[in-house]
Amino acid sequence: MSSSNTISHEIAESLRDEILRQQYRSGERFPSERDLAARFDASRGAVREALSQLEQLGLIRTQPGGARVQSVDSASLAVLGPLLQLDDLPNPVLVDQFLETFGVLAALTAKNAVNAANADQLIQLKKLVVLLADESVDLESMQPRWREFMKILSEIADNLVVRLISNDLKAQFVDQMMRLGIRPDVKRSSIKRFISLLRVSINKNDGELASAAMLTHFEELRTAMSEAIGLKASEIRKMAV
Amino acid sequence: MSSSNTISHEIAESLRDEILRQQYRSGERFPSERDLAARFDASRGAVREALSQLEQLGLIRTQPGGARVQSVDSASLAVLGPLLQLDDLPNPVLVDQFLETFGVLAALTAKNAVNAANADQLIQLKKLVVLLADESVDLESMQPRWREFMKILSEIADNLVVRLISNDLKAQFVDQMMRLGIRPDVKRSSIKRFISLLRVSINKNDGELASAAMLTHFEELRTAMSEAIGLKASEIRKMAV
DNA sequence: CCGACCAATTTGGTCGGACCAAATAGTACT
DNA sequence: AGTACTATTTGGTCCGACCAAATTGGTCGG
Repeated sequence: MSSSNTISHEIAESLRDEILRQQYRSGERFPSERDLAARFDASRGAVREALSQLEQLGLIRTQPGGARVQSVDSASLAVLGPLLQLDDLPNPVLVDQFLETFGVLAALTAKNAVNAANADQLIQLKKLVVLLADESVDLESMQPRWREFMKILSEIADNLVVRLISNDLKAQFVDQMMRLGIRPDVKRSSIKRFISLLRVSINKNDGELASAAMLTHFEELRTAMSEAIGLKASEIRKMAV
Repeated sequence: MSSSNTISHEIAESLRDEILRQQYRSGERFPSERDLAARFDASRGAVREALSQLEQLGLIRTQPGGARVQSVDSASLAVLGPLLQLDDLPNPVLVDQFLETFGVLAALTAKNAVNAANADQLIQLKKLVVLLADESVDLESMQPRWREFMKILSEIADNLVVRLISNDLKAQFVDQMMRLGIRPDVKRSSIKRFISLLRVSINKNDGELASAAMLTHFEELRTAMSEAIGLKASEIRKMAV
Protein backbone atom coordinates (compact mmCIF):
# COMPACT_ATOMS: atom_id res chain seq x y z
CA MET A 1 0.00 0.00 0.00
CA SER A 2 2.65 2.46 1.02
CA SER A 3 4.73 3.83 -1.77
CA SER A 4 8.20 5.04 -0.88
CA ASN A 5 10.15 2.07 0.26
CA THR A 6 12.21 3.80 2.91
CA ILE A 7 11.57 2.90 6.52
CA SER A 8 11.25 6.48 7.66
CA HIS A 9 8.49 7.08 5.13
CA GLU A 10 6.65 3.98 6.17
CA ILE A 11 6.80 5.09 9.78
CA ALA A 12 5.62 8.55 8.80
CA GLU A 13 2.67 7.17 6.85
CA SER A 14 1.73 4.85 9.64
CA LEU A 15 1.80 7.52 12.31
CA ARG A 16 0.13 10.07 10.02
CA ASP A 17 -2.81 7.75 9.46
CA GLU A 18 -3.09 7.06 13.17
CA ILE A 19 -3.32 10.76 13.86
CA LEU A 20 -5.80 11.33 11.02
CA ARG A 21 -7.92 8.53 12.42
CA GLN A 22 -8.10 10.54 15.61
CA GLN A 23 -6.39 7.83 17.62
CA TYR A 24 -4.80 10.59 19.66
CA ARG A 25 -6.64 13.47 21.22
CA SER A 26 -5.49 16.89 20.18
CA GLY A 27 -2.86 18.14 22.61
CA GLU A 28 -2.13 14.65 23.84
CA ARG A 29 1.45 13.56 24.31
CA PHE A 30 2.88 11.66 21.40
CA PRO A 31 4.90 8.49 22.12
CA SER A 32 8.57 9.17 22.65
CA GLU A 33 11.04 8.68 19.84
CA ARG A 34 12.69 5.85 21.70
CA ASP A 35 9.38 4.06 22.19
CA LEU A 36 8.48 4.51 18.53
CA ALA A 37 11.88 3.23 17.50
CA ALA A 38 11.28 0.12 19.58
CA ARG A 39 7.75 -0.31 18.26
CA PHE A 40 8.77 -0.08 14.60
CA ASP A 41 12.01 -1.92 15.27
CA ALA A 42 13.91 0.94 13.68
CA SER A 43 16.62 3.35 14.69
CA ARG A 44 15.85 6.60 16.42
CA GLY A 45 17.20 8.45 13.42
CA ALA A 46 14.62 6.93 11.12
CA VAL A 47 11.88 7.79 13.59
CA ARG A 48 13.12 11.34 13.87
CA GLU A 49 12.99 11.78 10.11
CA ALA A 50 9.43 10.52 10.13
CA LEU A 51 8.47 12.89 12.92
CA SER A 52 10.05 15.78 11.09
CA GLN A 53 7.70 15.05 8.19
CA LEU A 54 4.69 14.92 10.48
CA GLU A 55 5.72 18.24 11.94
CA GLN A 56 5.91 19.72 8.46
CA LEU A 57 2.36 18.51 7.90
CA GLY A 58 1.29 20.35 11.03
CA LEU A 59 0.15 17.16 12.70
CA ILE A 60 2.51 17.26 15.67
CA ARG A 61 4.57 19.85 17.48
CA THR A 62 7.85 18.72 18.96
CA GLN A 63 9.65 20.17 21.97
CA PRO A 64 12.28 18.95 24.33
CA GLY A 65 10.29 17.07 26.90
CA GLY A 66 7.86 15.53 24.44
CA ALA A 67 5.94 15.95 21.20
CA ARG A 68 2.26 16.81 21.21
CA VAL A 69 -0.47 16.04 18.72
CA GLN A 70 -2.16 18.96 17.01
CA SER A 71 -5.75 19.16 15.90
CA VAL A 72 -6.28 17.86 12.38
CA ASP A 73 -7.99 20.95 11.09
CA SER A 74 -5.01 23.08 11.95
CA ALA A 75 -2.84 20.93 9.72
CA SER A 76 -1.47 21.58 6.28
CA LEU A 77 -3.50 21.04 3.15
CA ALA A 78 -1.20 18.19 2.22
CA VAL A 79 -3.06 15.93 4.65
CA LEU A 80 -6.16 16.01 2.46
CA GLY A 81 -4.98 13.26 0.15
CA PRO A 82 -4.23 10.81 2.95
CA LEU A 83 -7.45 11.89 4.65
CA LEU A 84 -9.45 10.86 1.60
CA GLN A 85 -7.96 7.41 1.43
CA LEU A 86 -8.09 6.51 5.07
CA ASP A 87 -10.96 4.07 4.78
CA ASP A 88 -12.30 1.70 2.16
CA LEU A 89 -14.70 4.41 1.10
CA PRO A 90 -13.78 8.08 1.16
CA ASN A 91 -15.75 10.27 3.51
CA PRO A 92 -18.66 11.54 1.36
CA VAL A 93 -18.82 14.86 3.17
CA LEU A 94 -15.15 15.44 2.53
CA VAL A 95 -15.49 14.50 -1.11
CA ASP A 96 -18.34 16.93 -1.49
CA GLN A 97 -16.38 19.70 0.14
CA PHE A 98 -13.46 18.87 -2.08
CA LEU A 99 -15.54 19.12 -5.23
CA GLU A 100 -17.22 22.31 -4.10
CA THR A 101 -13.90 23.96 -3.32
CA PHE A 102 -12.12 22.66 -6.36
CA GLY A 103 -15.08 23.80 -8.42
CA VAL A 104 -14.79 27.46 -7.49
CA LEU A 105 -11.05 27.33 -8.09
CA ALA A 106 -11.59 25.71 -11.47
CA ALA A 107 -14.17 28.34 -12.28
CA LEU A 108 -11.74 31.08 -11.36
CA THR A 109 -9.09 29.48 -13.52
CA ALA A 110 -11.46 29.19 -16.45
CA LYS A 111 -12.51 32.81 -16.15
CA ASN A 112 -8.98 34.14 -16.05
CA ALA A 113 -7.73 31.81 -18.75
CA VAL A 114 -10.46 32.69 -21.22
CA ASN A 115 -10.07 36.37 -20.50
CA ALA A 116 -6.29 36.36 -20.70
CA ALA A 117 -5.74 33.98 -23.59
CA ASN A 118 -4.06 35.34 -26.70
CA ALA A 119 -5.03 34.34 -30.22
CA ASP A 120 -2.87 31.24 -30.36
CA GLN A 121 -4.02 30.05 -26.99
CA LEU A 122 -7.64 30.55 -27.96
CA ILE A 123 -7.11 28.38 -31.00
CA GLN A 124 -5.47 25.74 -28.83
CA LEU A 125 -8.37 25.81 -26.40
CA LYS A 126 -10.90 25.50 -29.22
CA LYS A 127 -9.11 22.43 -30.52
CA LEU A 128 -9.15 20.84 -27.12
CA VAL A 129 -12.82 21.52 -26.63
CA VAL A 130 -13.58 19.91 -29.97
CA LEU A 131 -11.67 16.85 -28.87
CA LEU A 132 -13.59 16.84 -25.62
CA ALA A 133 -16.87 17.04 -27.50
CA ASP A 134 -15.93 14.03 -29.58
CA GLU A 135 -15.39 11.95 -26.48
CA SER A 136 -18.24 13.27 -24.43
CA VAL A 137 -19.94 9.88 -24.39
CA ASP A 138 -18.25 8.85 -21.18
CA LEU A 139 -16.93 10.93 -18.32
CA GLU A 140 -14.26 8.39 -17.56
CA SER A 141 -12.83 7.89 -21.02
CA MET A 142 -12.49 11.62 -21.54
CA GLN A 143 -10.36 11.96 -18.43
CA PRO A 144 -6.99 12.27 -20.18
CA ARG A 145 -8.27 14.96 -22.52
CA TRP A 146 -10.04 16.66 -19.69
CA ARG A 147 -6.89 16.80 -17.62
CA GLU A 148 -4.97 18.20 -20.53
CA PHE A 149 -7.62 20.86 -21.00
CA MET A 150 -7.48 21.84 -17.34
CA LYS A 151 -3.70 21.87 -17.47
CA ILE A 152 -3.68 24.28 -20.40
CA LEU A 153 -6.31 26.43 -18.73
CA SER A 154 -4.18 26.56 -15.61
CA GLU A 155 -1.10 27.50 -17.59
CA ILE A 156 -2.89 30.32 -19.35
CA ALA A 157 -4.48 31.61 -16.16
CA ASP A 158 -1.03 31.43 -14.62
CA ASN A 159 -2.08 31.71 -10.98
CA LEU A 160 0.61 30.13 -8.84
CA VAL A 161 -1.57 30.10 -5.73
CA VAL A 162 -4.28 28.06 -7.39
CA ARG A 163 -1.68 25.80 -8.91
CA LEU A 164 -0.09 25.11 -5.56
CA ILE A 165 -3.47 24.34 -4.06
CA SER A 166 -4.24 22.02 -6.93
CA ASN A 167 -0.97 20.19 -6.43
CA ASP A 168 -2.07 19.16 -2.98
CA LEU A 169 -5.63 18.38 -4.03
CA LYS A 170 -6.01 17.11 -7.52
CA ALA A 171 -3.33 14.52 -7.93
CA GLN A 172 -4.61 11.58 -6.00
CA PHE A 173 -8.30 12.33 -6.11
CA VAL A 174 -9.53 11.25 -9.51
CA ASP A 175 -7.22 8.26 -9.59
CA GLN A 176 -8.47 7.07 -6.26
CA MET A 177 -12.12 7.41 -7.22
CA MET A 178 -11.49 5.36 -10.34
CA ARG A 179 -9.49 2.78 -8.45
CA LEU A 180 -12.39 2.34 -6.07
CA GLY A 181 -14.75 1.98 -8.98
CA ILE A 182 -16.73 5.07 -8.07
CA ARG A 183 -18.09 6.50 -11.29
CA PRO A 184 -20.25 9.58 -11.00
CA ASP A 185 -23.01 9.31 -13.54
CA VAL A 186 -23.45 12.76 -14.98
CA LYS A 187 -26.18 12.90 -17.60
CA ARG A 188 -24.81 12.92 -21.11
CA SER A 189 -26.97 15.89 -21.99
CA SER A 190 -25.43 17.83 -19.11
CA ILE A 191 -21.95 17.10 -20.34
CA LYS A 192 -22.85 18.10 -23.87
CA ARG A 193 -24.35 21.35 -22.67
CA PHE A 194 -21.30 22.03 -20.51
CA ILE A 195 -18.90 21.52 -23.38
CA SER A 196 -20.95 23.58 -25.73
CA LEU A 197 -21.00 26.39 -23.17
CA LEU A 198 -17.24 26.14 -22.93
CA ARG A 199 -16.98 26.41 -26.68
CA VAL A 200 -19.20 29.45 -26.82
CA SER A 201 -17.35 31.16 -23.98
CA ILE A 202 -14.03 30.62 -25.72
CA ASN A 203 -15.36 31.85 -29.05
CA LYS A 204 -16.79 34.96 -27.45
CA ASN A 205 -13.84 35.45 -25.14
CA ASP A 206 -16.31 35.47 -22.29
CA GLY A 207 -14.57 34.47 -19.08
CA GLU A 208 -17.65 34.91 -16.94
CA LEU A 209 -19.55 32.45 -19.07
CA ALA A 210 -16.75 29.92 -18.85
CA SER A 211 -16.70 30.36 -15.10
CA ALA A 212 -20.43 29.87 -14.80
CA ALA A 213 -20.31 26.78 -16.99
CA MET A 214 -17.54 25.31 -14.87
CA LEU A 215 -19.46 26.02 -11.69
CA THR A 216 -22.63 24.29 -12.84
CA HIS A 217 -20.62 21.36 -14.13
CA PHE A 218 -19.08 20.87 -10.72
CA GLU A 219 -22.48 21.23 -9.12
CA GLU A 220 -23.75 18.37 -11.25
CA LEU A 221 -20.62 16.44 -10.52
CA ARG A 222 -21.22 16.86 -6.80
CA THR A 223 -24.69 15.36 -6.84
CA ALA A 224 -23.60 12.58 -9.18
CA MET A 225 -20.61 11.80 -7.00
CA SER A 226 -22.73 11.76 -3.90
CA GLU A 227 -25.04 9.20 -5.50
CA ALA A 228 -22.13 7.14 -6.75
CA ILE A 229 -20.59 6.92 -3.32
CA GLY A 230 -23.92 6.04 -1.77
CA LEU A 231 -24.33 3.29 -4.34
CA LYS A 232 -20.88 1.94 -3.63
CA ALA A 233 -21.55 2.01 0.08
CA SER A 234 -24.67 -0.15 -0.29
CA GLU A 235 -22.73 -2.53 -2.54
CA ILE A 236 -20.14 -2.94 0.17
CA ARG A 237 -22.81 -3.50 2.79
CA LYS A 238 -24.34 -6.18 0.60
CA MET A 239 -20.96 -7.86 0.21
CA ALA A 240 -20.54 -7.95 3.94
CA VAL A 241 -23.78 -9.90 4.40
CA MET B 1 14.73 35.99 11.47
CA SER B 2 14.32 32.25 11.63
CA SER B 3 11.93 30.96 14.26
CA SER B 4 12.53 27.45 15.56
CA ASN B 5 15.90 27.38 17.22
CA THR B 6 16.90 23.91 16.16
CA ILE B 7 19.73 23.50 13.71
CA SER B 8 17.84 21.21 11.40
CA HIS B 9 15.08 23.79 11.03
CA GLU B 10 17.56 26.52 10.30
CA ILE B 11 19.16 24.40 7.63
CA ALA B 12 15.76 23.60 6.18
CA GLU B 13 14.77 27.27 6.06
CA SER B 14 18.03 28.25 4.51
CA LEU B 15 17.87 25.61 1.79
CA ARG B 16 14.18 26.21 1.23
CA ASP B 17 14.78 29.88 0.55
CA GLU B 18 17.62 29.08 -1.80
CA ILE B 19 15.37 26.82 -3.81
CA LEU B 20 12.52 29.33 -3.80
CA ARG B 21 14.95 31.98 -5.02
CA GLN B 22 15.55 29.72 -8.01
CA GLN B 23 19.20 29.30 -7.16
CA TYR B 24 18.93 25.77 -8.50
CA ARG B 25 17.44 24.86 -11.81
CA SER B 26 14.59 22.41 -11.69
CA GLY B 27 15.88 18.88 -12.03
CA GLU B 28 19.38 19.91 -11.02
CA ARG B 29 21.31 17.80 -8.58
CA PHE B 30 21.12 18.99 -5.03
CA PRO B 31 24.36 19.09 -2.99
CA SER B 32 25.07 15.85 -1.19
CA GLU B 33 24.17 15.44 2.45
CA ARG B 34 27.81 15.19 3.38
CA ASP B 35 28.62 18.43 1.58
CA LEU B 36 25.70 20.20 3.21
CA ALA B 37 26.76 18.90 6.60
CA ALA B 38 30.21 20.35 6.02
CA ARG B 39 28.82 23.63 4.73
CA PHE B 40 26.49 24.15 7.70
CA ASP B 41 29.01 22.66 10.08
CA ALA B 42 26.38 20.23 11.28
CA SER B 43 25.96 16.51 11.46
CA ARG B 44 24.58 14.52 8.61
CA GLY B 45 21.61 13.60 10.77
CA ALA B 46 20.58 17.21 11.15
CA VAL B 47 20.91 17.74 7.42
CA ARG B 48 18.84 14.67 6.71
CA GLU B 49 16.04 15.94 8.93
CA ALA B 50 16.12 19.22 7.06
CA LEU B 51 16.01 17.47 3.70
CA SER B 52 13.11 15.34 4.84
CA GLN B 53 11.18 18.55 5.48
CA LEU B 54 12.07 19.92 2.06
CA GLU B 55 10.89 16.70 0.53
CA GLN B 56 7.59 17.02 2.35
CA LEU B 57 7.26 20.49 0.86
CA GLY B 58 7.73 18.99 -2.57
CA LEU B 59 10.85 21.04 -3.22
CA ILE B 60 13.26 18.15 -3.65
CA ARG B 61 13.08 14.46 -4.44
CA THR B 62 15.64 12.22 -2.86
CA GLN B 63 16.98 8.94 -4.17
CA PRO B 64 20.03 6.86 -3.54
CA GLY B 65 22.58 8.40 -5.82
CA GLY B 66 21.50 11.97 -5.25
CA ALA B 67 18.64 14.35 -4.52
CA ARG B 68 17.16 16.50 -7.25
CA VAL B 69 15.45 19.86 -7.11
CA GLN B 70 11.83 20.02 -8.21
CA SER B 71 10.12 22.89 -9.93
CA VAL B 72 8.66 25.37 -7.49
CA ASP B 73 5.18 25.27 -8.92
CA SER B 74 4.91 21.56 -8.33
CA ALA B 75 5.49 22.12 -4.64
CA SER B 76 3.09 22.06 -1.74
CA LEU B 77 0.95 25.04 -0.84
CA ALA B 78 2.93 25.41 2.36
CA VAL B 79 5.70 27.14 0.43
CA LEU B 80 3.47 30.14 -0.23
CA GLY B 81 4.19 31.77 3.11
CA PRO B 82 7.96 31.61 2.70
CA LEU B 83 7.56 32.63 -0.93
CA LEU B 84 5.80 35.82 0.11
CA GLN B 85 8.49 36.86 2.54
CA LEU B 86 11.52 36.07 0.44
CA ASP B 87 12.40 39.67 -0.32
CA ASP B 88 12.03 43.02 1.39
CA LEU B 89 8.87 43.53 -0.55
CA PRO B 90 6.49 40.70 -1.41
CA ASN B 91 6.04 39.94 -5.06
CA PRO B 92 3.05 42.10 -6.10
CA VAL B 93 1.84 39.57 -8.65
CA LEU B 94 1.85 36.86 -6.04
CA VAL B 95 0.02 39.05 -3.54
CA ASP B 96 -2.62 39.80 -6.12
CA GLN B 97 -3.06 36.12 -6.94
CA PHE B 98 -3.26 35.39 -3.26
CA LEU B 99 -6.01 37.95 -2.72
CA GLU B 100 -7.91 36.83 -5.78
CA THR B 101 -7.81 33.20 -4.72
CA PHE B 102 -8.50 33.86 -1.09
CA GLY B 103 -11.35 36.08 -2.17
CA VAL B 104 -13.26 33.37 -3.97
CA LEU B 105 -12.72 31.02 -1.06
CA ALA B 106 -13.94 33.66 1.38
CA ALA B 107 -16.95 34.25 -0.85
CA LEU B 108 -17.70 30.56 -0.87
CA THR B 109 -17.38 30.45 2.88
CA ALA B 110 -19.69 33.42 3.31
CA LYS B 111 -22.30 31.94 1.02
CA ASN B 112 -22.37 28.59 2.78
CA ALA B 113 -22.21 30.10 6.25
CA VAL B 114 -25.09 32.48 5.68
CA ASN B 115 -27.15 29.76 4.05
CA ALA B 116 -26.41 27.17 6.71
CA ALA B 117 -26.51 29.28 9.85
CA ASN B 118 -29.15 28.48 12.44
CA ALA B 119 -31.02 31.11 14.44
CA ASP B 120 -28.39 31.45 17.15
CA GLN B 121 -25.57 31.69 14.68
CA LEU B 122 -27.41 34.33 12.69
CA ILE B 123 -27.75 36.39 15.83
CA GLN B 124 -24.08 35.97 16.55
CA LEU B 125 -23.19 37.05 13.03
CA LYS B 126 -25.41 40.10 13.28
CA LYS B 127 -23.69 41.15 16.47
CA LEU B 128 -20.30 40.79 14.89
CA VAL B 129 -21.31 42.81 11.86
CA VAL B 130 -22.55 45.58 14.11
CA LEU B 131 -19.21 45.61 15.86
CA LEU B 132 -17.49 45.73 12.50
CA ALA B 133 -19.64 48.66 11.44
CA ASP B 134 -18.67 50.58 14.56
CA GLU B 135 -15.00 50.23 13.73
CA SER B 136 -15.22 50.68 10.02
CA VAL B 137 -13.19 53.88 10.15
CA ASP B 138 -9.94 52.05 9.59
CA LEU B 139 -9.20 48.78 7.85
CA GLU B 140 -6.28 48.09 10.13
CA SER B 141 -7.90 48.71 13.48
CA MET B 142 -10.82 46.47 12.61
CA GLN B 143 -8.49 43.56 11.92
CA PRO B 144 -9.11 41.66 15.18
CA ARG B 145 -12.88 41.87 14.79
CA TRP B 146 -12.60 41.05 11.13
CA ARG B 147 -10.62 37.94 11.84
CA GLU B 148 -13.09 36.86 14.45
CA PHE B 149 -15.91 37.36 11.98
CA MET B 150 -14.13 35.26 9.34
CA LYS B 151 -13.37 32.62 11.94
CA ILE B 152 -17.00 32.31 12.89
CA LEU B 153 -18.04 32.25 9.24
CA SER B 154 -15.57 29.47 8.63
CA GLU B 155 -16.85 27.49 11.58
CA ILE B 156 -20.44 27.77 10.42
CA ALA B 157 -19.59 26.92 6.82
CA ASP B 158 -17.65 23.97 8.22
CA ASN B 159 -15.66 23.15 5.08
CA LEU B 160 -12.49 21.35 6.10
CA VAL B 161 -10.92 21.73 2.68
CA VAL B 162 -11.20 25.49 2.74
CA ARG B 163 -9.99 25.56 6.30
CA LEU B 164 -6.90 23.54 5.47
CA ILE B 165 -6.16 25.83 2.56
CA SER B 166 -6.58 28.85 4.80
CA ASN B 167 -4.18 27.39 7.33
CA ASP B 168 -1.43 27.47 4.77
CA LEU B 169 -2.40 30.85 3.38
CA LYS B 170 -3.90 33.20 5.86
CA ALA B 171 -1.68 32.96 8.88
CA GLN B 172 1.38 34.89 7.93
CA PHE B 173 -0.08 37.09 5.25
CA VAL B 174 -1.85 39.92 7.04
CA ASP B 175 0.75 40.06 9.77
CA GLN B 176 3.51 40.35 7.27
CA MET B 177 1.80 43.13 5.35
CA MET B 178 1.34 45.09 8.55
CA ARG B 179 4.88 44.48 9.65
CA LEU B 180 6.10 45.88 6.37
CA GLY B 181 3.88 48.89 6.80
CA ILE B 182 1.84 48.13 3.72
CA ARG B 183 -1.63 49.51 4.31
CA PRO B 184 -4.12 49.12 1.49
CA ASP B 185 -6.26 52.23 1.40
CA VAL B 186 -9.77 51.05 0.70
CA LYS B 187 -12.22 53.91 0.49
CA ARG B 188 -14.26 54.29 3.64
CA SER B 189 -17.45 54.40 1.63
CA SER B 190 -16.58 51.06 0.07
CA ILE B 191 -16.08 49.50 3.46
CA LYS B 192 -19.34 50.88 4.72
CA ARG B 193 -21.18 49.58 1.70
CA PHE B 194 -19.55 46.20 2.11
CA ILE B 195 -20.54 45.89 5.73
CA SER B 196 -24.05 47.02 5.08
CA LEU B 197 -24.34 44.43 2.33
CA LEU B 198 -23.15 41.82 4.77
CA ARG B 199 -25.77 42.91 7.25
CA VAL B 200 -28.53 42.74 4.69
CA SER B 201 -27.43 39.34 3.46
CA ILE B 202 -27.45 37.97 6.98
CA ASN B 203 -30.83 39.46 7.75
CA LYS B 204 -32.31 38.04 4.56
CA ASN B 205 -30.45 34.75 4.87
CA ASP B 206 -29.14 35.40 1.39
CA GLY B 207 -25.89 33.53 0.88
CA GLU B 208 -25.49 34.63 -2.71
CA LEU B 209 -25.60 38.26 -1.65
CA ALA B 210 -23.01 37.66 1.04
CA SER B 211 -20.82 35.92 -1.50
CA ALA B 212 -21.12 38.76 -3.98
CA ALA B 213 -20.35 41.33 -1.30
CA MET B 214 -17.26 39.42 -0.26
CA LEU B 215 -16.10 39.14 -3.85
CA THR B 216 -16.36 42.86 -4.57
CA HIS B 217 -14.66 43.63 -1.27
CA PHE B 218 -11.69 41.52 -2.23
CA GLU B 219 -11.66 43.12 -5.66
CA GLU B 220 -11.35 46.54 -4.04
CA LEU B 221 -8.77 45.16 -1.68
CA ARG B 222 -6.74 43.92 -4.62
CA THR B 223 -6.51 47.30 -6.33
CA ALA B 224 -5.82 49.02 -3.02
CA MET B 225 -3.12 46.52 -2.14
CA SER B 226 -1.52 46.87 -5.52
CA GLU B 227 -1.31 50.63 -5.03
CA ALA B 228 0.01 50.24 -1.50
CA ILE B 229 2.81 47.96 -2.60
CA GLY B 230 3.71 50.26 -5.46
CA LEU B 231 3.85 53.16 -3.02
CA LYS B 232 6.07 51.21 -0.67
CA ALA B 233 8.33 50.22 -3.52
CA SER B 234 8.90 53.83 -4.53
CA GLU B 235 9.55 54.71 -0.89
CA ILE B 236 12.24 52.09 -0.75
CA ARG B 237 13.76 53.29 -3.98
CA LYS B 238 13.89 56.79 -2.56
CA MET B 239 15.62 55.54 0.58
CA ALA B 240 18.22 53.80 -1.47
CA VAL B 241 19.21 57.02 -3.24
C1' DC C 1 34.65 8.65 -33.22
C1' DC C 2 30.83 6.69 -30.94
C1' DG C 3 28.18 3.61 -28.18
C1' DA C 4 27.83 -0.21 -24.94
C1' DC C 5 29.51 -2.45 -21.07
C1' DC C 6 31.72 -2.78 -16.52
C1' DA C 7 34.12 -1.34 -12.19
C1' DA C 8 35.08 2.33 -8.80
C1' DT C 9 33.09 5.94 -6.40
C1' DT C 10 29.57 8.70 -4.67
C1' DT C 11 25.30 9.06 -2.43
C1' DG C 12 21.20 8.20 0.19
C1' DG C 13 19.22 4.97 3.97
C1' DT C 14 19.88 2.94 8.29
C1' DC C 15 21.89 1.67 12.54
C1' DG C 16 24.00 2.10 17.30
C1' DG C 17 25.82 4.56 20.91
C1' DA C 18 26.78 8.77 23.16
C1' DC C 19 26.21 13.49 25.23
C1' DC C 20 23.66 17.82 26.30
C1' DA C 21 19.88 20.86 27.67
C1' DA C 22 15.13 21.53 28.36
C1' DA C 23 10.93 19.83 30.19
C1' DT C 24 8.56 16.78 33.07
C1' DA C 25 7.64 13.87 36.96
C1' DG C 26 8.58 12.60 41.45
C1' DT C 27 9.98 13.62 46.12
C1' DA C 28 10.97 15.85 50.21
C1' DC C 29 10.17 19.75 52.82
C1' DT C 30 7.61 23.42 54.82
C1' DA D 1 -1.75 21.36 50.55
C1' DG D 2 1.48 23.97 48.38
C1' DT D 3 6.26 24.67 47.17
C1' DA D 4 11.01 24.03 46.12
C1' DC D 5 14.25 20.79 44.67
C1' DT D 6 16.06 16.66 42.40
C1' DA D 7 15.98 12.69 39.31
C1' DT D 8 14.34 11.05 35.07
C1' DT D 9 12.54 11.35 30.64
C1' DT D 10 12.69 13.42 26.24
C1' DG D 11 14.06 15.88 22.19
C1' DG D 12 18.38 17.79 19.60
C1' DT D 13 22.78 16.81 17.96
C1' DC D 14 26.94 14.49 16.89
C1' DC D 15 30.07 10.66 15.36
C1' DG D 16 31.33 6.54 12.98
C1' DA D 17 30.02 2.74 10.48
C1' DC D 18 27.77 -0.31 6.95
C1' DC D 19 24.76 -1.43 2.95
C1' DA D 20 22.58 -0.92 -1.52
C1' DA D 21 21.41 1.84 -5.29
C1' DA D 22 22.76 5.29 -8.51
C1' DT D 23 26.14 7.76 -10.79
C1' DT D 24 30.44 8.30 -12.79
C1' DG D 25 34.34 7.34 -15.45
C1' DG D 26 37.04 4.47 -18.02
C1' DT D 27 37.59 0.65 -21.05
C1' DC D 28 36.61 -2.06 -24.78
C1' DG D 29 34.60 -3.14 -29.17
C1' DG D 30 32.43 -1.54 -33.25
